[in-house]
Amino acid sequence: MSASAEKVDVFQAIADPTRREVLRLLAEKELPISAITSHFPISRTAVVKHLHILADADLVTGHKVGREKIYRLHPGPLTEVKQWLSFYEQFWNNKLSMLKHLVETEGDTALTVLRTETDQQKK
Amino acid sequence: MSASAEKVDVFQAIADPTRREVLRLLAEKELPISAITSHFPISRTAVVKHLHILADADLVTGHKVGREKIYRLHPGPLTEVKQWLSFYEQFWNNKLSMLKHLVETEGDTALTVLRTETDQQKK
DNA sequence: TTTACATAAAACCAAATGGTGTTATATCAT
DNA sequence: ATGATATAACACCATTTGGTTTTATGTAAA
Repeated sequence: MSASAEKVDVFQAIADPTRREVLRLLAEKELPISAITSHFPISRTAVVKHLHILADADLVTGHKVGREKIYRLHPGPLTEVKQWLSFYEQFWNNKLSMLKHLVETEGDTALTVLRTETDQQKK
Repeated sequence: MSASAEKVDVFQAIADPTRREVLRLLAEKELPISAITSHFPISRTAVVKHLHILADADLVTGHKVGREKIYRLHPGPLTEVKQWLSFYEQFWNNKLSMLKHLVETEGDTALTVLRTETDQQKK
């Protein structure tokens, strides 16, 4: 985990449920480590490690005020996830683009897929 | 990794770069395991493990055709990620909502944050 | 019916992950 | 100065992860 030059992948950073919960907390307002820790059943040391990972992914920033270290949400890197997701949106936005995609690439299975989707809707 | 009832979290499933690349490949067209493997420098066994994780997250489905097992993209669960992301979009869509958020929660730091953002833009 | 092909299943391994407890250092309040 | 508070820095640990190799099984083709 080390200092602050480790460069953690944002996808990896948000993979852990505890870290996602930390982000949600910091979305409400910035908080010192101890306040964050109080929301979890794990040790402060463990929370600090999660914070370091989030900081290495540039999803949070921390600044010291007196003896406290205050962490704040820095959501910028989440745009990378959004961009990644946007590529897959064509597959669920409507069945027409799904059909178009299938016809273009694997035409012979398009009907099978469409039938499956229809059955799921009926259920 | 086991059979098929393990229920893997979609955030965890997409955390691995290899698995994201598998999804991208399957977005083009469905493929048998051997064809997927040929795109990676790792063994077929390793690819199969990634496929099992993706299948446990319901992001791909596999069906046998003769002696081949064909995998197909099943992007539905990605909506969960999209939903999760939508909560954070308010923070980067425009500075006004960012400022609004800060004023509502931690008013005294809003100016500092805005100044930081402006500096980054200048660079 | 051999032979080759494609996948499946299992045993094993090193490194990363998520957690712990202990010890040290800086700051605030008395 | 003293004691309490908040974080930092380590050392350590069990489990998971991402990979390997080996062995077995089913299917296609000669």
